[in-house]
This record gives sequence, structure tokens and C-alpha cells, in this order.
Amino acid sequence: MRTTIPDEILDRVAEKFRMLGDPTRLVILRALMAGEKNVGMVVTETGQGQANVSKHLKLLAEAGMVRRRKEGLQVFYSLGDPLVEDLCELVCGTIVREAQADVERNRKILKTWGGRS
Amino acid sequence: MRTTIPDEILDRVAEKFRMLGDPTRLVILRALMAGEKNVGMVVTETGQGQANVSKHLKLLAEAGMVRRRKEGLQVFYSLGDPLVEDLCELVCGTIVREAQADVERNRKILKTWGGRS
DNA sequence: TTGAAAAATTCCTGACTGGCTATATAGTTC
DNA sequence: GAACTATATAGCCAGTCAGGAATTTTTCAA
Repeated sequence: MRTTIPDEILDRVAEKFRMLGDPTRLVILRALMAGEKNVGMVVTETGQGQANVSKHLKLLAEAGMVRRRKEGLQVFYSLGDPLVEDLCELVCGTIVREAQADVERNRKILKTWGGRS
Repeated sequence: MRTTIPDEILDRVAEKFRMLGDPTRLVILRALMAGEKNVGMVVTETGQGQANVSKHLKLLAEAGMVRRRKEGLQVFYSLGDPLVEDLCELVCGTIVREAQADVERNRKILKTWGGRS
């Protein structure tokens, strides 16, 4: 039996997912998956504006999905726990499976109805 | 080595997460975790308005996270694949760990600085 | 102290979205 | 067909949020 989501943490669960529900944030997190980076590096790597990156990193840090370390002028961010990677891997796997199912379905359709153009 | 998120599916990954990033949708999905239900049952179980539930279910179905089956007047929805449950379980586990860490931290603070009131 | 660099913050705007009410559609029963 | 039920849809409003430009804060170096 699987445990259900307790009411008390529903909002926090939603918050975590909401943080991952934005493509720009995913790109930022993907950049951090390769290792700790400062804001400037994330900016150049993602092509996003500095203000935007800073804002997103703040949100991610507040949600506890990213760690913050200050060193002189620069601030370094890194993934806090493997949760993010695990979640992304699961979802990516599902999407790949969906794509494969699509391909298979189309292959059958073509086999039955398709001819040479 | 972990595979990174391919650019081509970034938006779809974000969409899946975005679907889970709303407390109401989580409640709806939680209801479906117990098994297939028609819209009316989900409405009474979640306490949400009928129009809202219908809209959310439509979104979830479009995102491929919920299956739709029509039977006479009623429409039954069910979880399509175990992805949702897996994701929720992971996040819940993390939040519980965070809470435990908080408790532990506070315990130490009290042990050092706290006295009897 | 002045200047420069990195990051954060503020303000603004446009787009999106959750929830509501009312209405429409589809299917059943009489 | 008329009445009824279950679900879907349309329209509206308020709140939220991503992105950009400009400014501020923080820190280091000269």
C-alpha cells in the first residue's frame, strides 16, 4: 500500500513541482546538474537575463531545491539534494516512452494504410 | 553518468511538472490514486466546484497524466501510468526529511539555549 | 575614497490561470 | 419529444508570475 499525500504538506509538495514547472528554471537546474556554478556562468550558459536568473535562483533556493554559497563578489549555486535529478529522470523516461508509443502507433497505421508517395 | 534533459522535450517536462504544481490538482490526483472515479465522485471528495474539477481533469488528460473513459452519462477518470505516484512519493519523502532535519536542528538549539519556562 | 564588478532588488507590463456563475451539450428515462 | 442528470464549455475577474530595464547593494581593488 502506497502512502497518500498528507493534507498538511500538500502546498509544499505543489510548490516543489511548481518550481520545476517552468522551462527556464529547468534549464537553470540542468546547468547546475553539471556542478556548482556562479550566477554569471548560469547567465551565459542559459542565455537568460541576469535579473531573471537571479530571481529564479532565489525562488529555487527558497524552495530548498538549490544551495547558496557566497564567495567574495560571486555567489555560487548548486543542487541541494538528488531529488531534482531523480524527478527529471523519471519524467524524461515517461516522455520518451510516450514518444516511442507514438512512433509505434504511426508505424502500424502506415503499414496498413500507407503507400509510396 | 546521468543523462541530461534534451532541449526538445524541455517544454513537455515542464508541462508535466506544472500539472502537479497546483494543490487542487494534487487533491484530484490523490483521489484517483484510490482507483477510477467519475467526475461527480471527484467533486464530492475534493469539495471543489464541478466546473473546476472538469477543467482540471481535462488539463490532466491532455497532459497524458489521466485516462478518460466514458460510460453512458458518466465519465470515469483514472491514473494512466505510475509516474504520478512515483513523483509524489519522492517529493513527499524529501519534505518529510526536511521536516525531520528542522526538528533535529531545533532540538539542538533548545538543548543548548532553552530552559524551563 | 573612488571605481569596477557581481548579484540582488525594484518597477513595470503582458500573459496566463484558478475559481466562479451561467449556459451548453450529451445521454437517459418517461 | 420533454424532463432530468452528468459533464463540458464559455465568459469573467482577480491574483500570480515571467521577463526586461533600470537601479541598488555588496564586495573587492587601486
